[in-house]
Amino acid sequence: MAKRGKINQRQRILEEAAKLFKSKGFAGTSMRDLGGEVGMEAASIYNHVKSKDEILESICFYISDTYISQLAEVEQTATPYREKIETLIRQHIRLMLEEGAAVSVANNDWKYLTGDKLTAFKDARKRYEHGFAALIEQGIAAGELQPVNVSVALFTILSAVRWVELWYRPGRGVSADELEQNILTMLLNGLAK
Amino acid sequence: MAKRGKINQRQRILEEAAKLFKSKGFAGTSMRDLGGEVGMEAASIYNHVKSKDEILESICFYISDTYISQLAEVEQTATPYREKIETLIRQHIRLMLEEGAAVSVANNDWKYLTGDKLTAFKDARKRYEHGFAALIEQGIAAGELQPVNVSVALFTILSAVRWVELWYRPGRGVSADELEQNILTMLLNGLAK
DNA sequence: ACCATAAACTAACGTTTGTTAGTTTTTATA
DNA sequence: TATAAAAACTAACAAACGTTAGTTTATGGT
Repeated sequence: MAKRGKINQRQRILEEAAKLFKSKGFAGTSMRDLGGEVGMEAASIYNHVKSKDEILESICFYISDTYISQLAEVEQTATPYREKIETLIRQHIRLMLEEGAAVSVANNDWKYLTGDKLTAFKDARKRYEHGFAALIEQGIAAGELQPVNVSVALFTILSAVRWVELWYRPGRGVSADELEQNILTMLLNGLAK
Repeated sequence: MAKRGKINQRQRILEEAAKLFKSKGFAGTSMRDLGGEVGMEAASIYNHVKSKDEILESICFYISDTYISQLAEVEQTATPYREKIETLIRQHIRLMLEEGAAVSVANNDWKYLTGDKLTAFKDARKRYEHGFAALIEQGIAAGELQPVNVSVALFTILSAVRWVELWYRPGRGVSADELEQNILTMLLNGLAK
């Protein structure tokens, strides 16, 4: 019984799929494309994976699970709200740098999920957004944050960090730490002097 | 000769295509889907449009042309840099509200462009980004803006406004003016107190 | 060495894809 | 009302799609 090879190959398939989905989209990527990247025939992929849809599901829920558990952790920590939000922003940026392709898929290709999975993913996202929004709201109520519209603040933050993955290339001018620091400055202190 | 109907139908096709591309992606939308939405057979669409690719091109370049000319206008106006940037942000938000589907396509599906068109689109985008970045840089040099990393500032702004289109629904809590004002507050003054 | 299983292969399936050809209907004008 | 162009239609195409079936090769434990 050689089971160890199987999970490694499955992992490799998921990783290559994430890269392809990111650059060509889920619908624009064929199983033959994926096979070519992994180094096997399209049909052989089915030894490791149930379907093309299952690949997408694995990628999307891996990311949403990560976000949800990061949020839960921050919620339980006893720190000022401003610090909680700073931590969440940092975690977003880091996940983006570490799992860029998967995050991109979860952000852009989740719409190709179907049935229960689509519902579950949307629910997870809503749960995350509500939790994050609650922290901002409490931060404003506590006087730690500006009394800006909560939804606008939430989505400005989520949007601003989300695109790191699209344009940031490490080693080219800005280091990861500088990136974090600059984004935090922008979001927390603003561009104006 | 009935020429008036033709351009109207073409416009309708482009608009419905933008909506479909936004929700299902370019590769995930078939000409039969589009025909269904417009109210004709897929084959009939070709009386108004050269190909599926041409539809995508029309949408993408309509948006990029708009951005480019808005930037040119702002560059020529004699106002403080902070105000120029504020204007550009406002224009982004407004275009997003007026042409949400098309903007979404230009943001997400441009990667399905091919050959010259792909090159031209990327060039236009780069030109816009460079122009915007230059304004930020000059604003910092003039002491009107915080000395933040220019790329980070630029992409934080572009990202933050870009997603308005994904989550903002007019008439639901936040008005368009409030939206503009809140985003400007976030980006220029920051969330922290 | 043998055997069971995992994991690759080839070949093919039914469907859907973008697009073309040829034909009929609609429409505006003279 | 006759006519010509515009714009719809039906039918079909070759290619590409996700997936299945059946077969062969590789691998690890006894």
